[in-house]
Amino acid sequence: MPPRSYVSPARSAAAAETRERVIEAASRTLREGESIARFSLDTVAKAAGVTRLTVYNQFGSRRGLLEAVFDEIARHGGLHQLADAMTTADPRAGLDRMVEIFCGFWSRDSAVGRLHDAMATDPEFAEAVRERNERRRRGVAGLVDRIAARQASPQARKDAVDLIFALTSYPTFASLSAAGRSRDEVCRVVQAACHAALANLSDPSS
Amino acid sequence: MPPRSYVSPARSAAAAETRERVIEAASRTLREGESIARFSLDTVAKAAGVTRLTVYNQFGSRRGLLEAVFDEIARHGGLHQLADAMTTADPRAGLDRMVEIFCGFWSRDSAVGRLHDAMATDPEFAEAVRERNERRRRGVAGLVDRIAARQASPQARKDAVDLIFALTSYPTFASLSAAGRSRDEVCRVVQAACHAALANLSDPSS
DNA sequence: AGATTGGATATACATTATGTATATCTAATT
DNA sequence: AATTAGATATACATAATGTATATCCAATCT
Repeated sequence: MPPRSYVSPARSAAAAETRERVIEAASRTLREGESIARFSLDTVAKAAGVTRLTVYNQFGSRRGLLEAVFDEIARHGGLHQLADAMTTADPRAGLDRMVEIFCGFWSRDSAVGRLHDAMATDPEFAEAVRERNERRRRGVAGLVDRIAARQASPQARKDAVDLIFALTSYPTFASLSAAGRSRDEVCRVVQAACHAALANLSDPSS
Repeated sequence: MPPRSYVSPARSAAAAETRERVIEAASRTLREGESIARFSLDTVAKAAGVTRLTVYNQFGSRRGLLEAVFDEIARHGGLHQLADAMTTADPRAGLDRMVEIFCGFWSRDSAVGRLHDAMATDPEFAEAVRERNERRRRGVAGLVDRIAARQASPQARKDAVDLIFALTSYPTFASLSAAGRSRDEVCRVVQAACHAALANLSDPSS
């Protein structure tokens, strides 16, 4: 007797809905909690009105849930605008725009900060986030290449790319924010630092 | 019958020695472990050849142990050279020296990276580390003030201080290191970025 | 020398998390 | 009406932090 499996529109729709509800509850818990330490699947399940086992059914593990939350935030975080920034005629303007987009991304949902905290305790989750960040690095590299053309050594270009990558990272954003700046003020400071990094590119005086 | 308490040189010396041994075992465990997730008091106690309860006797809690390890690393990390850097005649040279000192500090013992990871799960430990970092911020502020004198607005100076503070932080060092740089190469990149931040100070063109 | 004390140990227990296993329930499909 | 997917209920294994209590031993005090 072969198992007669089937796909059910209603079932999978309902499952997708509970999935959404769990993700929503998880990001809310991350947002409202003081620390990632308090983030337990028990709390999330209760907040979502489901059982802890349902969370495991949907996401497999704590890590799976965190990745799903990260992807959900990324989906609604305005990162789709990056394509525009990358193809801007003036690559310097494109970089400014990129900084703006990422400042918006890091500040939009405070759960991203907690997700970065989760990287500390879960190496595989950290790796997953790092892979997603590589997109940013490639974006920076593309713009720097367009800006620098061949008027700078490969090493100088790599320095600029890695420095700008660090400047547009979440830790830098968090550090500048903690010093009492609004999103726009942080954006301005980071943009200026990126300009300086590009200036050093053509004039590596020191 | 009043309790006749006493102080014992031999006893406290032995206690101090076990304390040292536990701290050593803890930093070794942090250094060798892949992630802070694996760092348990059980492991440390075994590595030190004592009982887990002894760790609690000496440090009170996991957090207490982590703070003790951090302070121990700071003591042997070369930060005492900061006083020299601060009082260097040329404040720009002093800042270069400061960057050098911190690159040395962040790279000397890989346990510091794990300790920064621990900040994510223990808010009070994070606060303790942040307080210790404030010394770095004050150092930067002092040097920037000497460099800028009154040729720049307070806001521009604050921007420079906060940016240099972020540039000399552990996350920035780790990011640039992960891109495949030696300690000295990271140092060079960070120094150049700091120079640029100072240049923006007197010429806030963008 | 004998009583006492500080530090380490032994053992036990409470609590909280993650993750797995098994059986059951219910509503959607065949 | 039988079956199936997704959710639940219950139970269990494991590991970690932290607390409580009693004991042991060597260093001190009288």
